[in-house]
Amino acid sequence: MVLSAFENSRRALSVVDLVKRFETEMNKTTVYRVLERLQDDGELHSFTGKDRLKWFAKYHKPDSNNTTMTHPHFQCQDCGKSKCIPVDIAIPSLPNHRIDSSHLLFIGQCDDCLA
Amino acid sequence: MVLSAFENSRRALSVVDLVKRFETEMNKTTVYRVLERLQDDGELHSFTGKDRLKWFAKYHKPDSNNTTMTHPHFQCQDCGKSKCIPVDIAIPSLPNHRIDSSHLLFIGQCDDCLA
DNA sequence: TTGTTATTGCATCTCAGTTGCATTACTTTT
DNA sequence: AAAAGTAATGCAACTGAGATGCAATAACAA
Repeated sequence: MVLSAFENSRRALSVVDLVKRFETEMNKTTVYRVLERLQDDGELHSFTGKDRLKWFAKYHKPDSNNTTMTHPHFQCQDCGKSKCIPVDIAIPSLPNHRIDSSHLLFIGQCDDCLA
Repeated sequence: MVLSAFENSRRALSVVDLVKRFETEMNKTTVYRVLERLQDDGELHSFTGKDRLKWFAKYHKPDSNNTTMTHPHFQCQDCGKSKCIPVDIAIPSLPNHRIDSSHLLFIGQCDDCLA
């Protein structure tokens, strides 16, 4: 039910949004816990938006030639909407460091707001 | 004074850390406001850590052939320390979108924790 | 000195996210 | 079917980062 809010798209939803969307049907805490469960099950993945809010989106399996563990996300500075960017980002090399994952957020204007 | 906590390095400090470090000398609110001012003056820049905390570091002017507006940061998953990565990341192309800036965080193990 | 503006302190608020605990729903076992 | 165990939900309260309003002090200018 919560899952169906994500449709099949690359569209991401903030937790705050989801809590509000389901406030008549279910408790805030439940929404948080369902999201966590769906993430553990590999149905969803989460990331942090520009406003430091938690966002969720459908999990997409990475390409085999995947270079970043986490794909980048885009967030519109005007409408606030966010989505996945189906692209790989090369991991920068940092001497004597090991990089395991990444949080990559690109900010700008989305198609709707540019139109 | 707050500024001097950053030395001249690429080392970043979380606001929470700075508030604690200066709690005898100055008020929490003042720390927040000084940091904001230093950011406006171009002395510091800020980003979001993996734990969704606000971090600050010295501002480094970008190269002329700069491709990302914001350089990436690294955060150690073990000790939590964070630093700037002096590297440019190519901006991915997203059809019909305009990308202005980015929040790029790579997570892994730092030199100290690997040693 | 007096008037003006910038800086700090303190208290309070906001709000996302978490936790503890009781309650309900759902399974499994006898 | 009843009892026992496990998972899912609701509710209230808590936590902690960050923001805000306002009064008090400091710095500066006329």
